[in-house]
Amino acid sequence: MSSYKDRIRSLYFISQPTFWRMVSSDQLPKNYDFAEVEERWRGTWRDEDHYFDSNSNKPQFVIDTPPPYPTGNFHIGNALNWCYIDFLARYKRMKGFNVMFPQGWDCHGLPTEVKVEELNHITKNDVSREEFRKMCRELTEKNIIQMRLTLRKMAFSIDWSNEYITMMPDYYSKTQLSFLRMLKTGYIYQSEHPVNYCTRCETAIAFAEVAYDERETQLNYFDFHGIEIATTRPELLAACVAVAVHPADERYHFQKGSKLIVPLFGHEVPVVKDEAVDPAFGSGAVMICTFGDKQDVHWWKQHNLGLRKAIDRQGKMTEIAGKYKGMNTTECRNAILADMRSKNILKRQEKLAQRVGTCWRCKTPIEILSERQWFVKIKPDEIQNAAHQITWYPGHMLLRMENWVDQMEWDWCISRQRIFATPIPVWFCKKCGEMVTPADEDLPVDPTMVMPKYACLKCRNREFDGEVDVLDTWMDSSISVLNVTGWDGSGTPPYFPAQIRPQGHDIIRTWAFYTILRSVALTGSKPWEEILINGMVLGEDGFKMSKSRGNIIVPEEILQKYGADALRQWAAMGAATGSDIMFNWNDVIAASRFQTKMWNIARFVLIQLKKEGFDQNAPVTALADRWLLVRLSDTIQQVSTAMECYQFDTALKTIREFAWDTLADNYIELVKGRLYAGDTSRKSALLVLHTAFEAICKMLAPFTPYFAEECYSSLNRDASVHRQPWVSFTYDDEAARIEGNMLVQVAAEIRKYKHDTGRALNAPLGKVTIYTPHTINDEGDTGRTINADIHWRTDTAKLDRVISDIDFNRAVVGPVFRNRAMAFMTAIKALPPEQLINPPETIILEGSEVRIPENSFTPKYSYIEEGAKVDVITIGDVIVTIAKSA
RNA sequence: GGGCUCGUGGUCUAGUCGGUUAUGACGUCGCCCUUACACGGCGGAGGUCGCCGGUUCGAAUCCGGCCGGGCCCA
Repeated sequence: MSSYKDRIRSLYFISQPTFWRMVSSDQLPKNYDFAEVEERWRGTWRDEDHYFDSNSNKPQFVIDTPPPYPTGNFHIGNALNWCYIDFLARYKRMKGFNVMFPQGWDCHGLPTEVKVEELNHITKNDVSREEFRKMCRELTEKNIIQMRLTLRKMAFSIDWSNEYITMMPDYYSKTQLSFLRMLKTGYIYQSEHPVNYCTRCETAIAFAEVAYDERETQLNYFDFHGIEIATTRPELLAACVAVAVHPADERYHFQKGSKLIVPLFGHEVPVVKDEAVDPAFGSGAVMICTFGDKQDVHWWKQHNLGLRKAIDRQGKMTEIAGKYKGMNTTECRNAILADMRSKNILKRQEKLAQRVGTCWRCKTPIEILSERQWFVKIKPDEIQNAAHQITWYPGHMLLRMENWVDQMEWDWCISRQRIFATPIPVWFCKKCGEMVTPADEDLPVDPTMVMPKYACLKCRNREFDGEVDVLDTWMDSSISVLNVTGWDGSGTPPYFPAQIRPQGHDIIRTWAFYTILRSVALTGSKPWEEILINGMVLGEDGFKMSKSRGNIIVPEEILQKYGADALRQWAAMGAATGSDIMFNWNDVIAASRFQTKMWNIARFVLIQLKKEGFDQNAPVTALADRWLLVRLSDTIQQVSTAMECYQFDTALKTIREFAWDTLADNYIELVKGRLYAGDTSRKSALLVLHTAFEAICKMLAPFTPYFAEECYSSLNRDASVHRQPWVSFTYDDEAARIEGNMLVQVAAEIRKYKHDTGRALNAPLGKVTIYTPHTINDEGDTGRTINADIHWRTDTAKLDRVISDIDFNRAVVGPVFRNRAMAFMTAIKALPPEQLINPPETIILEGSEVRIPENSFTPKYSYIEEGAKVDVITIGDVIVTIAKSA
């Protein structure tokens, strides 16, 4: 079933290569080969062009970029984030800023430790701390190398001279220095305090690392010395330190100082009254244990209760659990329930849906243990204050920060009982316990490997225990901004604060929060002037990408199929800045089609320019030419405005519309006849084509760096678009805007007329007369584009016209007449035709005389043909008559 | 339970400090290979802008309530 179309197409493709070689040696290739182009430019561009210049007197634009975790795979969420960063870095460079786009790597942490254990079939305790660290470092280095390749393919204009790696000595010595500074100023302290603890990872974790999981559990009712208690955690009975009831609960009449005996264990605990007890839950009496949950900690503090540690760091029952000692919590729970049953004190059990805090990494339910840990003081007012001095994009993301800060209850626990992390740089005197810290110039130190250079200041002893705890990785990454702005521990760094922080909304409560906290603590100032939040990337099915759903898309796959520029366009256009964005192959395909279209525009422009170069000073005379310059000027304004407030979707959309609709479909269609014909005004069109095309290249440069470079270099052989200033072209010609719009509309209406009357678009049309209010000089464009014999006239068409309807300008009528607007419109409609054409000054409305506001309505005409000899099209006040062919 | 956010043709999406005919893409249907492009051009069909109520001359847009999704937190 080979149709005519198919046959033509196959012929076309067979003949194409030969045809090509013959005529096109100095022309652009017919197809845009993204793979070839992207690889070629990648090999040509130099890293030095993106270096931050510390000697420059341009205004600085320092970007506090997110250091990714070096997993080895740069995922699509990273890609979105980095695209935003690169759009603004490239834009700001073109705008004349001295831009710093550093690349960091946030190396430390549990995932790498776990991976190393897995790969080497060991556990961290099988080798020395130093050996284990080395294995982690080597794996991380390998992963970084891998990820750098993807970053380069995506054409991110990274300043590689400002790369930082948090596990390297020059970085983590800064982390240690920042620790010592905050220790000195009292922001950091050591204390025994309840902390979230993962017994599988054997480390304390911060609230930000606690995830919540929906689980089903048993609510157990048992007899507690005569009163009924409901608990989900009977294994904590040994840790029971009080029983609490609501003060207004009629069921319980305890005197002040009443005590109860804990079943099975026999220790005595007080009864306390507290408003926070929910009388409707369970039996209305609740046991307080150290610690079942956050509420227990609350009560424990408030009522000054004793401490009973029943669970140790490995999640095993301790000494005070008596015969249950050494069991894990589940074994203990079962054993205690069995014992309760046999003693007949277990009354009943109910199923209960519960949200349980888990370790974000391994999903093990967290325990709250009281431990000696290191903490950073959280001062909510300071943080709120700094957060409010930062401009948030989009604005509502500030609320997330406010809410998070408002509900902070505990200080930030920064110590971890792990290995691959920044060591806490302190020692303790073996004799008197005094804490000793290293001198600044001795950093970095690993206190488990080296000893202080001095004797204990207090007791002159020379033997010390090095701190074995290490720092939370957020302690590393929360000074990223201090690092890139040149902090050396002494006051405010030279480039501080940074201009912008780009990051995802998922880490507002961690990275953004901790960074603000640390900047305020160490410099007294906000860390950045602006923060730009990007959304999460969802799978094509609208769900979060996950292995189990099988909806993961990796950037490498897109790069390979459609190239970096198409992926970057998807990132810009997929959604408004800050919104979550669904991955969509269609958008990537549409992006690559846009490149094809632009490529063909480039070929057209080049072919025309090659015929006879263009004259930079040619007078722009023809209406279509002036019109395009007006539209270009508008486009540049709109795109620039969008870029200034990081609305990348609006910016790229505006560029695409201008290139595709305005330039290709309207303008080129109008002027190609003039270009082919070689009219005198050909030079005018060439100059306009050149101007518009060059401007599009520049505007596309931040979004599609490879493609823009390829196009631009076809115009200017030895120049890079990435070293050009941003477009600043303006052109003001109101008459050209209005008349040009009319011209385009007339051409469109005539095309539609041909379509409706069953003609081919290039079919000749005979005599067409266009009646306009003003004289139009279109240099013959309209006639050629629609293939007709066009006559422009300014006199009145000899047609019978009748008013068919009235267009009201509601923006005028509404405010003037308010609730009488409807009555006004009815009254106008009732006027006789001659008064609609020449309206009176006033009209009678509900008995009173009112002025008719200017521009409040326009009559709509329809025309009666003169002896059926012409077809008539009306466009506003323009009338087009088309002679009917015999 | 609280906070934030979203709900627009089959799908995704723009517009959201009120104003005439609601944007674009993909898909779909029809016509057309015209010296840049069929990876194209032109045209069409397809929407009670989640539901209900209110404010207003006028509501996708503002207000209230409800329903449903997502994120964050208890």
